[in-house]
Amino acid sequence: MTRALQGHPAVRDETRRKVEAAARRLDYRPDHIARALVTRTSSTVGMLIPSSVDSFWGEVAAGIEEAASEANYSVLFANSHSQPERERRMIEVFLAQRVAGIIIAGAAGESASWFCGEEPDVPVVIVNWDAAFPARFVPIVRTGSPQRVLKAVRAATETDASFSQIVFDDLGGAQQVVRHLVSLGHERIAFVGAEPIRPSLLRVLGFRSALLEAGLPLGAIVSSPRSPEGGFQATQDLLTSPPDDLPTAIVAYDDATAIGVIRAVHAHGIDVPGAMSVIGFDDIEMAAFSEPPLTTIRQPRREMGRMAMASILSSIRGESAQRSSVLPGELVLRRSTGPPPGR
Amino acid sequence: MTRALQGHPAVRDETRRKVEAAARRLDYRPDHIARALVTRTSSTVGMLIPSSVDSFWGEVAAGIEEAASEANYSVLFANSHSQPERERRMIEVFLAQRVAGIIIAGAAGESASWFCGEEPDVPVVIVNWDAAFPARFVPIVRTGSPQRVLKAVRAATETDASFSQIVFDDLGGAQQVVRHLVSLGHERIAFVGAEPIRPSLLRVLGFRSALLEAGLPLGAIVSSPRSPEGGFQATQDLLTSPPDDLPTAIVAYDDATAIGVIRAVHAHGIDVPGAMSVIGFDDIEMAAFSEPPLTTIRQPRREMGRMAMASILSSIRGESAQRSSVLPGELVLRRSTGPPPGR
DNA sequence: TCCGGTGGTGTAAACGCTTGCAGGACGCCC
DNA sequence: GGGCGTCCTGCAAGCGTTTACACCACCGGA
Repeated sequence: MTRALQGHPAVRDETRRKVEAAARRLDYRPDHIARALVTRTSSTVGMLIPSSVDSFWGEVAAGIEEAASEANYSVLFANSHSQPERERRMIEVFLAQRVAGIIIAGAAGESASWFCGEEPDVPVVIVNWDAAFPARFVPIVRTGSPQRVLKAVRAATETDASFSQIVFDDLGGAQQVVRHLVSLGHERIAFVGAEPIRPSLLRVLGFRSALLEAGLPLGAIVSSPRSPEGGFQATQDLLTSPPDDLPTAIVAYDDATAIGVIRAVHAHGIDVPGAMSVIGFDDIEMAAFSEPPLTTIRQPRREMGRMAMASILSSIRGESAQRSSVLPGELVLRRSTGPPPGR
Repeated sequence: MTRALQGHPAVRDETRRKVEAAARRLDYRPDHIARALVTRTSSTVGMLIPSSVDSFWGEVAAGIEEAASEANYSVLFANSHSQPERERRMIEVFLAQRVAGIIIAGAAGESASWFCGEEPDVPVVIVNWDAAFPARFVPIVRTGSPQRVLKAVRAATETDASFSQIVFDDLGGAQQVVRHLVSLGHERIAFVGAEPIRPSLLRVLGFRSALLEAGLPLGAIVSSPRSPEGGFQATQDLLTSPPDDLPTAIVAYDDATAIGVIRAVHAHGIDVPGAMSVIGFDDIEMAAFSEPPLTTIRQPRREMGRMAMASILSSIRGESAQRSSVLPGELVLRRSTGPPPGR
């Protein structure tokens, strides 16, 4: 009987119709739970994001949910708050729920095996690996040979065969940003918001390499938490340099930091972008509404979510999907960048 | 054997320990699916929000997830995009997943029976009912007797016995807002962003009643979509009034609209708050970062999420929970409001 | 006429758990 | 020492599906 409802080929039309009529009459709803029990896999995926309050992750989540919904999958959701222990715990819960796959966004765990012990029995995909590094990494990234640093960062977030990664091209994004500033004529460029997490290290690295490529000296690299307050404080410090050493442009780790940077620059009576260009990263919602609106690099957030879900689905179907995608950003020109003063 | 792991009272400690050891050795993970099949209820709730990209709903979701996680519940998540049909479809999916309860945030459906046919077999709670009304409601709200309007709005989103509601006190919030402006000395106050949805109608009503209470004439009430663009356009129109009729303060439907309002006011060369006060609603993240930072009414978003989950849990436990909570907002004073010019 | 094949339908086992019940071990009282 | 109550443990049914397989009717070819 139940065959009739699933569109099994070997069921006469007449029978199917009768069954369907009866089903409707009793308003029968097939039980996903029972089905999952016998098929030993559910049509549910687990989604872990750092914080649903953050519209960045909210949009990644929206991409995941869209793609899942189109494929008739449901998504279980939890916030990790970027805490590796919480990540592990929620993954445990997902596994007990017999999810068909797990998407870890903004992964804070240190390595593949961190998440699921040895070999996870479901496909796992990571969207933007934000793993923390020991703080001693920051100075190394500032001074070490780029090749060595890159190798270290990559190695530390290496994915084993059972994992996929959908990550943003932090390194390339930072290069785009610097090239944009260089093309405007800037020669003294600082970086604000270095932190010992993977994307920050890669952005610093991209910053350095693009400067090198342009034949410009390495500007200041200031560490700070990634928040408006962090950017504000760090920039206050930066602006105490003697006037001749002051940069004419500041690359912020992300848009939130950039907003703090602009506030601090304004607080010193310096015009943006007249006397100081500021550029962000991510293109969060607020970027378009800051004063002045922020030039930034847009991450294809929704697309990243969709790709993550697509990767899960193809793993489920047994196609061994592309292990790792690095998505390029897009420079969004707004009004926080311009030529340096005196050009 | 399985009793040992659940902490059944009638199990000797020694036995329990042996069982636990064995469980650990085989890394046994109890299967939620099988358990759900036999107990006929899962430890999963369905959560429907309009959009996870919106940090407002993101925070409601965070509150729900927190409370769920503390109670060892998982949450299935979907975006409704404020489309009633999608709401209904996702609820259907949740029901097939045998969720223990459903939380509908920003409900767009028209009535209780919209969601689940007659009698849902699981507890349902609504967080902020944003149901749309026929457009003809807007003029009625502007001119009808307040009591009659209020009754109509309430009746239209009445909850039947099987539903709970956790809603923000839109009416009271609007009154607070107006009282604040009146206390600053404003006498000509306009409202921008009226729309035929429940919270907007209630805010307009609160606006009117507080004006009445203060013995002030009813200011302009301008309709517009709730977005910066909507607020911008509507305010452009508003500012074409003859100078004597211009308001000295504008109450926006929400913060997003308020940001557009400020932009338009600035575009007319009018200072905020020097020559025009602007006040928003909701206290979204951007409110603190607008220029000038926005005075607004904060909704206790996270708390609303937690309460929704708590309501589900108490329904599950059979305690017939409080049917409906109306949560008050909190006035957040920032720098977009001040005394009217000439005071 | 009989037999093999085919297309449709009924049946039962299994998925991993919960739970009620039978029953074993043991100590205590009479 | 036997009966009985008290603890604890083992057993088996059943939750609502899927799926493999048995089976039946029917048709066409030998």
